[in-house]
Amino acid sequence: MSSVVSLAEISRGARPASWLDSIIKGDCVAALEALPDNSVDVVFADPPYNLQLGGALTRPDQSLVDAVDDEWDQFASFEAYDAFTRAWLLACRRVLKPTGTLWVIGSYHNIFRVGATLQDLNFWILNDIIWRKTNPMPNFKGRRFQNAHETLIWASPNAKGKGYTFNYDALKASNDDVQMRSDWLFPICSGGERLKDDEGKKVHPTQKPEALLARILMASTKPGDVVLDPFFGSGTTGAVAKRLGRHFVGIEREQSYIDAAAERIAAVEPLGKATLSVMTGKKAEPRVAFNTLIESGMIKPGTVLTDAKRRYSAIVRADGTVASGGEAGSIHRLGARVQGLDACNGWTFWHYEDGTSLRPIDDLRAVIRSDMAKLN
Amino acid sequence: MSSVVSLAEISRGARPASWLDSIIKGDCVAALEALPDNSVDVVFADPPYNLQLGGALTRPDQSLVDAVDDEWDQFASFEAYDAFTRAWLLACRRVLKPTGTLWVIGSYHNIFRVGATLQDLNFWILNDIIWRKTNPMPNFKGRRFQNAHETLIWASPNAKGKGYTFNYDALKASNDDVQMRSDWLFPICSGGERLKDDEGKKVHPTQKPEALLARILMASTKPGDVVLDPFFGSGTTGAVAKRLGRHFVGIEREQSYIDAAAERIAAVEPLGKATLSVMTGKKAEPRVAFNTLIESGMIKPGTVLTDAKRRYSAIVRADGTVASGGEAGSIHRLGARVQGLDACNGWTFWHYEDGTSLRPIDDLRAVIRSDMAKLN
DNA sequence: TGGAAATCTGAATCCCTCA
DNA sequence: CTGAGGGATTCAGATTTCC
Repeated sequence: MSSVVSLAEISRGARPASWLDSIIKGDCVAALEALPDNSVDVVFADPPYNLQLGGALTRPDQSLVDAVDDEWDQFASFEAYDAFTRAWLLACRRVLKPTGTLWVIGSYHNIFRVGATLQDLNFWILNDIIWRKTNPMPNFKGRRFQNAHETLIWASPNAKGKGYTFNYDALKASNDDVQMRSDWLFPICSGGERLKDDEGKKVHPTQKPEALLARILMASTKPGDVVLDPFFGSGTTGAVAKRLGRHFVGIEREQSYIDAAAERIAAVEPLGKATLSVMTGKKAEPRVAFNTLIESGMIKPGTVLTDAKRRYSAIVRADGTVASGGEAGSIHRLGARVQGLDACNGWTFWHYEDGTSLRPIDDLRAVIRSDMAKLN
Repeated sequence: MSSVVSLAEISRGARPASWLDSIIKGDCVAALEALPDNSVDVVFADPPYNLQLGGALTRPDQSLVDAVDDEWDQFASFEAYDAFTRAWLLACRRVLKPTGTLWVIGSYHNIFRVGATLQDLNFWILNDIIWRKTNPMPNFKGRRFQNAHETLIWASPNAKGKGYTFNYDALKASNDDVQMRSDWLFPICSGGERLKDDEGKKVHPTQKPEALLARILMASTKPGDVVLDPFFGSGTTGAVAKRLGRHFVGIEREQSYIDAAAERIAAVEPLGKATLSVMTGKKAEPRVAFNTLIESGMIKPGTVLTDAKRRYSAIVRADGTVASGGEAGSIHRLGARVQGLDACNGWTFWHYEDGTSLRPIDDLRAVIRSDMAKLN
């Protein structure tokens, strides 16, 4: 499934097969230039936080350093790091679909700069997520708190941040039916999962655990989506994407990492289709108009609906609206109106008499939906 | 113990008694100008978060969320916020002893900008600390992860970050003899601790829990140290400092906050040494999600679960839900569904094949729990 | 009066489709 | 592009109300 291609083999607009599920060797920003606009659903980035980067150093803002000019070098390297961050973030945004999202992971050494740059570039932060490590390295000198977490930022590439994929219902169902929080607990990558070379030395210094990537991809992608990792490293993103039925694109400069990642990904067995389907909630169900209940004869015009406590009532009219005390409108509008609220879900608010009991009209919608499902 | 002084009463070099253990009314930067150089051991700052909220937010029951829309949280732009941040940080650094440290708390709305500014100004970050909330506000619309934490940055005012106070051994001893991690678990401030006015309305929209301040001061100050809070608000810093035998200086613009804080602090009884471990108590048994079993590799997607008598079966999906005969959901919902019941404990209902025997998945949860017990 | 049930609330950048 | 409208969406804990 995975292959390594050089930059020369890729030109903008090439058919997807040439770069999908492959590792592109080269510098991150340059390699991204070769990918088409709006071609990626999610970016996961684990950028370096080494501040000794190459490239031009821009002049620092004197107002910021003021009394402290013996730290020039360090300040200058922050500037360089920021320029580097801007460059790869902008390159990622071009290839990212407007409805896509971007993840970045970092530690306190770099994540504040990355987050501020994201905001400067008009990305819209959706969450910051804390990866709590079950087994972090201790602080040996006893001069600080044990650094037991890393921070991820999840952001939309545009200011409003609408329309992105978030598998809320599946996450909630997998989490004992309570919504997933912003603090996640995982072990660091070690043991059999950690890639080692022939001499038993670790292949990559900061290999991320597959469980972390799995939650990220399960949360923010659908099967068949394209996931880009501009700092591919040992290929955790690719391995998890392949296993979960997502496409990947990796960018990496170091040949040794590419070799290890390609071998690793080749050994991954994708999960079957049945295991990959994502649980969805009511939002994904087909829309049923209230009128359908009337047309199907389930509710007859003239029927009186009430709320669960019979405080309010309304009469069903032949045109699919309901009326109460001179007011008329949709089940939602009238439900809101009688309660003096801005909004109301008429399906769960209004009830009908079913022999002895009072039942929400939503039960009737469920019957319609179940009938519709049999037709497919 | 506490008193309110105006700016005019304070001149640089005044003897400590004039401003120690008092609340200075005024703008934070201007007020700081009046304090002597190198006079403060620790700064705790809870600056405006610049939330940038949109329209009104309602809960599913249509009730209105009481948003933080105060005038003091509004900034025209990120640039304006950054300039504000630089100004108060520089003012704090002047009054801070070189061996002192500074704490800032924030959320993803502002903390990245604050962190980057700290670095730009040559502060040295010692740790970032995560305050995990036991009872955060949910995400009502199901469009994001529940925002369940806030971030603190702990920094030294100079590049090397040497000589600061860190009560490592005391923290370790209070933490079951393991070193204190960078993720802390506390409830939000509510109940009797939350200051209310005569009408029962909260005095301040973002009052911080005393337990949080207690850990901060126990970690980074010694008895008799001076703690400065440039955004004093309802005076949590002052109350905790007084209780723990530290001096405080608060700066606050709003008279209503000053009045409430002064009254609050006056009522505080300084503690003897013994009582503090109460504040750092641990929480009960942690919740374990079914997803954790998948993410940890104990249960693989595609695994078939059955009930104890093998009458029902379900397949585990990669999203952490289980599916059976076209139905899918959490282990609890599907367990209820297949039995035709309203509710079901999926942990004890569903079983997996363990070699020759059938064992409840609850056994696996027990293993996870014993691993997690070390973490709180 | 006691226990159960209902209500209230917290630093929140909180919808999506179609005309 | 905007505007209208359907209709989906919450966790823990304290407090108040009800029976």
